[in-house]
Amino acid sequence: MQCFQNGSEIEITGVAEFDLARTFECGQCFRWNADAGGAYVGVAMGRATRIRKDGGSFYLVGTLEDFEGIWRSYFDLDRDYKAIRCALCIDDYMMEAAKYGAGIRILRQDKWEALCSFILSQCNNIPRIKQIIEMLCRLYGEPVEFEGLTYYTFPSAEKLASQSAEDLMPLRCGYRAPYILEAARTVAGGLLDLEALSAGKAGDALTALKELNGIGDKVANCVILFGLHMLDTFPVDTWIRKAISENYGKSFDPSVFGAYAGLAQQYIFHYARNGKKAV
DNA sequence: AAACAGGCCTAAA
DNA sequence: TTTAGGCCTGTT
Repeated sequence: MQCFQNGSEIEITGVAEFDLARTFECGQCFRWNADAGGAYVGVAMGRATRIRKDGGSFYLVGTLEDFEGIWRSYFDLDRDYKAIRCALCIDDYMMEAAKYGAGIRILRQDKWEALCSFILSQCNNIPRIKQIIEMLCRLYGEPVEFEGLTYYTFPSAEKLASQSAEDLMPLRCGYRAPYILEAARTVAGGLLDLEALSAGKAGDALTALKELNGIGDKVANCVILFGLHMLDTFPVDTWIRKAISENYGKSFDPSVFGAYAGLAQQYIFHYARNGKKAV
């Protein structure tokens, strides 16, 4: 991979296995949106940016400093996804799913944002999750100007912790409101240290996260995979449960996918939702 | 109109 | 240890 300033953009060359649409729309993140030209505009890590692909290069709006300090890690650009994808093709079904999802990368998202977002995701569809999160950011995030428009960062746990249940009414997020308030107050108060969890074991993180009201196995594992970036974690939701039972039966152990079970999960999820049905 | 959405919690077998 | 119902809200 090589990168260099090219006008207002950073041009990135030599990156394989990076499909913008699949990566942003496979359900792991909620704040990236396609424009008419196929570029994606998003807000993450306190920054707004645009990324597009043209020819063999990617072009990201921003400084070289931000690219090296934030985006290179955020897009997980130093990992060999092609090799991982090939290793995950352990049978016919996985060959189909991985082929269909080739180019998905697991983003290294902000931990608190992942925690809050996946609490809001429960029993909700993606358009509404995105709508709720945008409202949350507009109300309590910090404004950032980008290309003449105002965007809003994801609010800090501290900022959210100082709100009341009534303050969250405009979100229309229903019974999830007290869940995100409790999470915000626990994180802001230092009782849940997401940085420390990311340095420990996934099992310990699971236990700690599930102590919060409104967080069960599914949400906790999504936080561990997408927020703590522990790529061997395999969240099981209704889509995954259905796909697994149809293709592998009841006694299935995701550890067969090894250290990158989380990427296998994304391939299966994306394929089950958008691709064909079971073989 | 009733059922369902990328769950979770509680109560009851 | 497993199962059923309820939960906010919005869409089909």
